[in-house]
Amino acid sequence: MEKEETTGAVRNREQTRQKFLAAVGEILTTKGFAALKVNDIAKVAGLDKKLIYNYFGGRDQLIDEYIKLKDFWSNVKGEQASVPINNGGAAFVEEMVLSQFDYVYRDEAFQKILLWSLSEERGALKKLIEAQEANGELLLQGITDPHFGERSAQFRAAMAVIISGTYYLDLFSKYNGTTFCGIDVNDEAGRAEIKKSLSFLIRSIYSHL
Amino acid sequence: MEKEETTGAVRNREQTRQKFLAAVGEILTTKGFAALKVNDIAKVAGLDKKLIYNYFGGRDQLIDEYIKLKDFWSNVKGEQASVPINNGGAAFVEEMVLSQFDYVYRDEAFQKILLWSLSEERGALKKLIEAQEANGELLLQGITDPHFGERSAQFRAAMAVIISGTYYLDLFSKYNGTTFCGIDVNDEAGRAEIKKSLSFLIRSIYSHL
DNA sequence: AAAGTTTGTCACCATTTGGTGACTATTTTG
DNA sequence: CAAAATAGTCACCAAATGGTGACAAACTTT
Repeated sequence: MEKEETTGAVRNREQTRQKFLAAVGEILTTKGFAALKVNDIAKVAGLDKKLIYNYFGGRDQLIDEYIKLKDFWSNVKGEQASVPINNGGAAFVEEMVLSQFDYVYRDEAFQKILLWSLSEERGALKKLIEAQEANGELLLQGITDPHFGERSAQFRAAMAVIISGTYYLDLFSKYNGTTFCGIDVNDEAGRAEIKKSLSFLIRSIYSHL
Repeated sequence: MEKEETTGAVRNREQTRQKFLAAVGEILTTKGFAALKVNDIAKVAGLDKKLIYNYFGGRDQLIDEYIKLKDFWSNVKGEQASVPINNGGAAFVEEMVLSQFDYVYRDEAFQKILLWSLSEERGALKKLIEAQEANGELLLQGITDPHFGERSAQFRAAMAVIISGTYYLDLFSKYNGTTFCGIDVNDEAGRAEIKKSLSFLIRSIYSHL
């Protein structure tokens, strides 16, 4: 009955589960969430689709487990603070936004998740976003709210616009667009221009809000 | 051979074409572009799918024709300038961005098109976006570039961030999220906060860039 | 090694989807 | 009105898709 956990056997439940989860990740990054069909997932995993039903209950549960498993924001949030947090976190916020802009530009999986979350309702995505919100609250409540006091909602709203903007521009750059307001989002010079503007906007908030 | 154009006949090519185009619009707004299947389009149009092939050549050409047909930006751009254009268009730009933020929030079709353009490559969407870019160039080259001179690229990049931000927040509000940076994007108070920030950011650009 | 349990394979089914050929009905033209 | 052209219907096909029951293979336990 009870099976050895760390067996290198050919037939291994846990290993098989991982293969399916990996297949979901691969398809998601290469083709997007719309391409997550049972048959294809099984094909990519090199296993029989029946096992998806045996082990996860179905396609949806498998996908939900994948989403829960991956800590999508872990790489993007840049909590490692290479800059001292003072002055209401001005330099820190600036650095975080700039690095997010480039990080999201490069990470296909993250883009697909962002896009997915804009495209359809799904419990697992909702939870993911809530978790990230909760995480952001730490920074906001701990550092920026005290600094901006009664204007903290103003600060938050401005940050919402700026961060959203970086997300959108990164997504925009992938398929049908490359220039936005005449700025080439896929060009190093254009991206540098955007980064300069991000810095300017954030500094403006800190100095003039 | 040649048929009367304005006939009220039961069997009418042009009328039937319009029904299909309307069906595409309805499905797009209610279910999104992924739900645009030939069978469903025909069902909604109340006609036989064979006619889609006869009249348009296929699903894709029908969809492309729909996209070309609708002037998606016509309502959003707000070119009607209810504010005098002076001071580099400061007041005009501010009003335009604020009204876009609300307009996109309400227009399901526009949201779906935006989302679609972020989701997959498609010639018709690319053209649509190019057309809108060309349109924006008029404002940029005619009014803001002269005002900002050598800093015009900076201005454009900042506007790209701000406009993108409004788009993203509007899309974000629909399915899995409602608060971004702690601001409720579906709440009047939250949206007011965002508008205040949009105004602040644009004014900052005009006064401090 | 036999029995029991878990893991995996395979053939099969139902539904959905995109697509078409052959036909009928209507309208237009001579 | 008859012939020709156009509009529309319908049955049908092939491929893709989601899902499952019956069985075989491997592993564990006794």
